[in-house]
Formats: sequence, structure tokens, C-alpha cells
Amino acid sequence: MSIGYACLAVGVPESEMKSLTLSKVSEKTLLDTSRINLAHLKNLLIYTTANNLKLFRISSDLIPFGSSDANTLPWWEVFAENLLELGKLATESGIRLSMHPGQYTVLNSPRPEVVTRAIADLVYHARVLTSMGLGNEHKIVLHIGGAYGDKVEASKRFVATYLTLPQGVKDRLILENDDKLFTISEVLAIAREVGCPVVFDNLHHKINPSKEWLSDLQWIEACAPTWKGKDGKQKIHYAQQDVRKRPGSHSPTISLEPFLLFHEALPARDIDIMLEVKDKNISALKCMHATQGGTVEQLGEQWLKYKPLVTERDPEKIWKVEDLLKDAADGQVVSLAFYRLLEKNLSLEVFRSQAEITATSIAEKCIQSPAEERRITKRIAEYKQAQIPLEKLKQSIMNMANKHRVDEVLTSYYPMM
DNA sequence: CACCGTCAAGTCGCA
DNA sequence: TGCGACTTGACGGTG
Repeated sequence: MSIGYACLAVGVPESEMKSLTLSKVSEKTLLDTSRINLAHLKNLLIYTTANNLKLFRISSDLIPFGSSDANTLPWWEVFAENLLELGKLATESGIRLSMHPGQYTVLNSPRPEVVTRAIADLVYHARVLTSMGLGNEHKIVLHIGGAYGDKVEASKRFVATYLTLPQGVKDRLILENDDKLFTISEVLAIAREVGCPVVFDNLHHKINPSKEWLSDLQWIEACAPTWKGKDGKQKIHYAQQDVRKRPGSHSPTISLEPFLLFHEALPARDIDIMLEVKDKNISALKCMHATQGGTVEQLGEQWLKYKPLVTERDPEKIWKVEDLLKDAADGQVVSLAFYRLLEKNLSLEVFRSQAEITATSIAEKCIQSPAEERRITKRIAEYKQAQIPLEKLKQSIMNMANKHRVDEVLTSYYPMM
């Protein structure tokens, strides 16, 4: 079983996708931005490989305006070599890639111009994966679209349009239940009609359940036959609700115990799980290590990145974690204990005075001029007097870390909580 | 430097 | 009927 993350990695320098606004589009800006994004994707794949992750979703932002008339570049030719190299990197590392056009790609719209653009967008996504030399098990995830007051008609339109898609798109397309309109049973009905694999999303299903009452496991089993040999392993999406936000919002991180319960209930056969969560790779590593074990080295590396978050709560707790890792002859055994202890410590309240000390010591690594020192000292004082939230202080420190490329700070999880 | 409104995509749902 | 929410960085303007 592979556990994956989507589009971006926290704490990986030079990995973010740049975008353009329409007013800035030109041949030069398109070329420059595409080149940067491809280089950043390479960094993401290197990171994914180094951390032994096997599932990753490529951001649709890879090629700016990739499916729009605003971009007339034959980018797949201009960057043919780069794309092939990236695909090779993924293939050699056994990484399964995917893409996921957003909410604005609507195949079943009654407006023909919307449908035309949606098809162009799917062609763009398929072209990225194909240009990378990847097989059809590297998929494109799509929702059914709008309901327009008549889901039956909307479903019929989806099917009709699906049938007109280029084969290269059909070969990669997989369909997902959404959190508002099309339930898992409705998606399954459409998918069976057109012969397309289905991705079960547990959170969408929780919020937008079908009238048939089956368990998550039963729905996953119902989706299983839609996956044929050429499609690769069955994929599902797993997410948890952010309790502070509207229904459907992804949680900041994956809470371990509910994930473990979900995981234990999964079928014995091999399934790929794409996590949808704000902290991306951080949760992917947590869930992977917790269920499949991590080496002492892997856990130690994670611990260094989490450490300042524990320090700003209660520095005394550091020793317990370090003792656990020190006594660990076998990383497999302590992985679960490590992440459970970590979660427990991270659930503690931040201590303002400790957060101040932590911020000071991290800022010290980044400061390179008296002016910077004055600015950060001022920000820390503002935080001390509760004039700004900790988040803002961290942002200032991270801006400086970014400016001076302070890797130790940039790769830590310090700004995440 | 920090902050804020706007943009760009399509649909839904609430005044 | 019209506009806010959804998403997120880029961008331009202000303080």
C-alpha cells in the first residue's frame, strides 16, 4: 500500500509552483515560469524518492495556462526532454503520479464553451503525463460536475461528453465522488456505464452520503471492480474534517488514531491512498511510518523538523522523545510510539514565553544584518505583548530564512503550527 | 516591509 | 438578480 500527498511539499525548498496572471502572460514569462516549475517538480520527485514515498499528485499549475488560449507555446515540445527526464525519475523510483483538475473543469455543463474548455483542460493534463512517458496507471482524477437542478440530465450529459473524449484522456480518467452533488453510488452508476475507474473519497462521502447505507469498506469494495489491470492499483482518497471550518474542509494534519482505524478496516489487497490534508508530505510520512514502520534514521530526521514545535510548548518533553529514539534498535517497533507521543506533545498549548525563546533561537540562525535583527526583535516583542499572533512572527522569521536560504529552518515544520 | 483588494476559473446557494 | 464561497499565489497599490 502506498500513501501519497498532493501537489506540494512542506519544508522542501525550491519546490513551489509559480503562477502567472493573465496580464503578465507573454512567451517569455510562460517559458520562464514553466522552466522553474519543471525544475521544482524535479525537486519534489527527488524529495519523494528520498523519503520512500510512492504516490504523488502533480499540481495542475505545472504549465501556466496549460490548457488556455493564452498559452500558444508547444510546451510539450519545448520541454520534451525535461518532461521525459521527470517521468524517468518517477518510474525508476516506483512513484505513481496523478493529476487532478480543479472545480472549474466541468465536463457536463450545459454551456458548450465550458465543455470545450474542460476537454482542452483534460487534454492538457493527459499531455503532461504522456510527455513524461508514463503509463496509463498514472491517472487524472475528475469530479462529475454540476447538477443544474436535474442530476439525471446532468449525468446523461456527462456520459455523452465522456464518450467523445480523446482515447488518451479516457485511458487516464478516473471519477471521484464530491462533497456537494454526486454521491459515490451516483458516480459508480456513471462510471459503470462508461467503463471508468472510481475513486472513493471518505470525507466527501461522509458529507454527501448516498441513500444506500454502506460502510466505507463496502464502498471501497464496490469501486474495486471498476479498476482493470491496465488501470493499476485501486486508488482512494482519505481526508479528515477541519472542525473549525465548513464541512468538507481538509484538516491541518491527519490525526493518527482515526487513520489507523480506517487503515485496519481496509481490504487485505494492495490499495493506494492519496491523503488530502493541509500539511501534505508531513502527514504522508506520519501515516506511512505509523503503518509500515520507519527506520531510526527516518524517525530521527522527522524529529529534528518537529522539535521546535515541541520546544515552544514544553521543552521538558523533548527528552522523552529523544529517549524513545535512542533506545530504538528497531525503527519499525517505535514508529507508532514515536508519532503517538509526538501528537500528544503537539496537542499541548503553546507557552508564550517558550515560543519567544524558540523564535529567538530560530531567528538567530537567519539574521544577517543589524537591521534584520532590529526588525525581528521588534516582532518578538510584539508577540510577547500579544499584539501579533505567533503565526505572524513565524512568517517574518520564515521570510528571512527564505531570503538567506537557511536550509535548516526552511526544512523544519516550525511554520506549520 | 506589511497588509489588502483583486484576479481567474464555474457552480451553487443565500439574500 | 446578484454576489459570496470555494482556492491560492501573484500583483499592484497603500500605509
